[in-house]
Amino acid sequence: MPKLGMEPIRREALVTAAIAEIGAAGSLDVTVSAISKRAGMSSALAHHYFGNKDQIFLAAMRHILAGFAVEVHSRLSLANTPRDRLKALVEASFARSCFDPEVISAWLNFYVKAHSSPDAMRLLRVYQRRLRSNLIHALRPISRKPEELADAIAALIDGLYIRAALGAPISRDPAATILAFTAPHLEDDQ
Amino acid sequence: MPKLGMEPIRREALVTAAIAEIGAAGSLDVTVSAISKRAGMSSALAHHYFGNKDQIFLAAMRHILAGFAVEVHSRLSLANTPRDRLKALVEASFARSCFDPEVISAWLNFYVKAHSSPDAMRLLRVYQRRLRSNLIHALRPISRKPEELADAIAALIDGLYIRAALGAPISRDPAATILAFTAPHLEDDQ
Amino acid sequence: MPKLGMEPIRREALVTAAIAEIGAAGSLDVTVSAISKRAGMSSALAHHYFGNKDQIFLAAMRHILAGFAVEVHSRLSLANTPRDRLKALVEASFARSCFDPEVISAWLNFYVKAHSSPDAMRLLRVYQRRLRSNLIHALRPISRKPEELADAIAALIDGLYIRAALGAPISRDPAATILAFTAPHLEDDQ
Amino acid sequence: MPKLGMEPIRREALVTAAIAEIGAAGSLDVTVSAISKRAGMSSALAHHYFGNKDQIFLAAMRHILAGFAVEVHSRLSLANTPRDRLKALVEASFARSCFDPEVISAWLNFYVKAHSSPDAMRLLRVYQRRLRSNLIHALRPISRKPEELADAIAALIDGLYIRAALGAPISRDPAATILAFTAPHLEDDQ
DNA sequence: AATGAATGAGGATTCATTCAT
DNA sequence: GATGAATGAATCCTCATTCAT
Repeated sequence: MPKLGMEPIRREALVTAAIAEIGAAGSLDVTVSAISKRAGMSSALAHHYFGNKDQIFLAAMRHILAGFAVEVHSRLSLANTPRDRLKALVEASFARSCFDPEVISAWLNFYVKAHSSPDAMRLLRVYQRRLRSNLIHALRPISRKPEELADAIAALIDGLYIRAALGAPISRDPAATILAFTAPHLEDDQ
Repeated sequence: MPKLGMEPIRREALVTAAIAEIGAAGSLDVTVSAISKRAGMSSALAHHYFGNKDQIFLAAMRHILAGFAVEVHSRLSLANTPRDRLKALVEASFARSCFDPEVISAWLNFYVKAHSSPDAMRLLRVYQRRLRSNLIHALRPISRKPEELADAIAALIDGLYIRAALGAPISRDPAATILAFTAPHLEDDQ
Repeated sequence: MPKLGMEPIRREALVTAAIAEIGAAGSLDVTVSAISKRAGMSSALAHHYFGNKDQIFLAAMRHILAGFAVEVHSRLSLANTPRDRLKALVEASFARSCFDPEVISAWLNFYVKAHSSPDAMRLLRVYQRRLRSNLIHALRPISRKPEELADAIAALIDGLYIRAALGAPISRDPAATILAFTAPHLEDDQ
Repeated sequence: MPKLGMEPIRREALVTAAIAEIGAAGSLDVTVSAISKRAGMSSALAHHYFGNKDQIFLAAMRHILAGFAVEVHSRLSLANTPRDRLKALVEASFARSCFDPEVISAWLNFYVKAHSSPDAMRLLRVYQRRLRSNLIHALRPISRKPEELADAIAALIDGLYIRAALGAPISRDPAATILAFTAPHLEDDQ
């Protein structure tokens, strides 16, 4: 067995396991033991590396946020027009990786967790601010009220997310819904 | 004094207390004892009336749903045109009673709870179906794709709800946002 | 099984059990479970009544202090001269009840506990102040430096206590030792 | 650099750290990790050198006892009369080094620890016997009951120690208190 | 109808200790 | 010699739930 540099490996394993466990339970009512077991270690080790349960959750949330950021930037880097940028942002929000039931469940739960945990809230705000500023940046050339439109789109994203998470029957692809719904509010860019 | 007819009073008190407690905690991590104490009775009595904790939560959810239904129907009964009906539905979703921080927080939590509780899910579906059919009914005369539009509007409602629950700074009245956003998708009714 | 007024009975049982357990272990490293088991109840009930482990310890300390106060006052009430009062105080400190190995062990441990627990310290100060003022009151008519003498006697009491607790071979009755040792410092009272 | 001869250095560091840690905590509830960290090494190494936690404590106790022995003998070697020897013994007990709050706290804790640990008890007995025989030796020429007087003085030392450890307000120098208190019991030596 | 009494089960967290390198 | 890695065992505490009265 290896002896050095285990920390990042263990942390990664725990974060992954935490997300999986949350996904499986559908809630944050998950024990450190269950997470640790799934990650192949004792719960004592989990505490050794993360200090406490909340830190595991926060790390998991950061992990998901980072995954989302990757989706966003990889798509954004290919977009040249404001419309493309908007499309990139919306589609990133419904990318496979974000739409993975496991992730969507964790995401949803963190959302609520933010309501009672300042740390979680802080992370959530980061996501919200980033999405908002990305949206506004994309919308500015093609909308007269980019802020308001951005807020509506962000709300639409969140709303469709939840519906997906809760398995509501969806008439069509969420991204398409958003884009179609947004279209009339856009002007021509030049 | 006769103790007859205490049951509905006790149940009501517990349901109200549960919502308050959830609102205060910002999560469903609320003890039956705390709820009972707030409702002015022993936890044993709470169990006597509800059987178990989940049933208290479900009753609370039903209570909120019922409150919402009242908002909807009282407004709907005053609406004569499709546009008015749409407005009524949207505004009901952000009525004072639904927008009460306490209620909005409980609502959000129940939402997520549905992900792990079939009973909660069942209740949620009722709400979703009812809202959807109300929206479609209102939209049919003024939209060519009433289903899709209804889904978008419902998602917008949920999304704005969440943002409100999480205390996101809101640029303007959510109902107005939705209506403005929806307007371009409506045709003239005749 | 009875159903009402259990609280004082349970508390008493727990306090007694705690003292016994501490006595048996010779230290405060005693589990709530062990105490509860000895007291014939679940640890959950112990927590229900005391809130936490420290409160059990404090209650036990209070119990011992109260027992000591009884020893003191019963003897004091029979004493008529300053010398008798002094004798009463010293003998109370080495009364059977205080000298019970179980009690002496608990006492000793609380002593040390006071060093790290403000609450325990507070209790200890009460005992110290009370003993000191009793001694000074008794000594004033028969000593020119009652405070200093009181402090010395108090120290002697504590020191002999510890030696007894630690099973040091004792040449004679501690109370007699103290009185003999103190005698030359006393003047005649009139 | 050769790592030879590290053992005594490490042990010394651990013992010192243990005393400091116990002093800071005011109790023996100190973790091996904390001690090791303070001593600048891993807890694994601490175990390597000492086997287990108790051995660290015992070594610390031995260290303190040795320090005390040094105080005693350095003073004793300068004393020529019985009275001087007595003074030397008493003053050694309240020497700077023994009166250091850190040491006094550790000392007190070890004292009580002896009640539940045979090994600690053994060490304590050594100290007690040594002190007793030293006192008796000093007192024999100037007291008719050297044993009894020695016991009283030893008890006084312990008692004043405890009071100091517990931060009781001390009216005057403990050594002076003891000597003044003892004086009337001494005869002239010839 | 109502409650104090009571508990079993579980969960987070800590820590001394061991081991492979 | 030295340490990061790892864990089993314990402990405090919480809480939903049951029961006798």
